[in-house]
Amino acid sequence: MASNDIHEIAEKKLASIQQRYSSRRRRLVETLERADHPLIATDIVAIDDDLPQSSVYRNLAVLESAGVVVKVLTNGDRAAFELAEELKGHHHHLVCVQCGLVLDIDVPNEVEELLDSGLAGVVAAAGFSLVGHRLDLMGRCRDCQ
Amino acid sequence: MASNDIHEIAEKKLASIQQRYSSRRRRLVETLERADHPLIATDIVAIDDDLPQSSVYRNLAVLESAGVVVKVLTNGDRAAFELAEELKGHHHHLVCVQCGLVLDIDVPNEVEELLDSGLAGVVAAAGFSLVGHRLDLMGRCRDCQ
DNA sequence: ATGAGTGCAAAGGCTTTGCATTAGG
DNA sequence: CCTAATGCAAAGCCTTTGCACTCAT
Repeated sequence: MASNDIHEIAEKKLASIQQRYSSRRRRLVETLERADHPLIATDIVAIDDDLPQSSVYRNLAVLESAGVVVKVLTNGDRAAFELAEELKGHHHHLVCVQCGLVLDIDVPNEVEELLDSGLAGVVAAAGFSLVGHRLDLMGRCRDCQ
Repeated sequence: MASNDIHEIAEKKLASIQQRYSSRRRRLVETLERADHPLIATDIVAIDDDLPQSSVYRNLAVLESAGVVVKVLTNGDRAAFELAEELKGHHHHLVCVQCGLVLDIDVPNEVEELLDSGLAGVVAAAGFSLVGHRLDLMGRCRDCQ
């Protein structure tokens, strides 16, 4: 995904909930774009000195409700964020159960297809409407074996 | 899974790391057993008045390192806990993206099998050893549609 | 008796919020 | 100009920890 497109989509998504694509928000998106794995709020503050805590937290919340970023799971208890699928592409996570490292990975198409088709029934039975799925593979990374 | 078995397994797992199956720990396991969905620490404190905060947090940590309970994902940012697969059986979660409700669900065997077989390659390529998988289906619950 | 486990209360750390200031339309 | 957005600092809230007490072996 070209960087231009990302910002264009972000701006559009924000506009749809009457929010501007301000300098801090753009900077936040750029920081997330550069990372190849989800970031927690304190990481972002540490990475970019020009982003005050309050801007990070407040704008992550705004970007999340606009659908520009999404929360993801780590083995820790702090919320981590990454760009939404529409900006970053659909992918899954490989989580190290020991150190908490999270990597982005792609899985075979047949798996993706089966996930969506094979599960519709279960979801409907529970009275839910399916929005998507989140698959995390748990393992031990090279350094933790 | 019979309740007796659960406590027996819990005791054994604790013993394997030189920990006792004390009254608070047993009580914690019983509370998690009764719930049909993962609980966060504050839920447990609210549900069971006889469990002080410090006991809940301290013992959840002990039970987690013993492999009696595991952390799971919700759409919030607080850690939720449930009994480990060995005590509760393998299952997945159906998460409401709006209100955060989490339900336990089973998925078809063919899906389970494909998840484990179809993904080994991707995991190995990343230098990870696969421990398991965690699949969350995201949707909107009956009340939030 | 002796160390593990517990309970209370205080400390700690991440996150949120109030308010005055700045920036964008 | 006028409202949204920002920055700082203070407040909040969940979680962790110190310490004295209790329980089990």
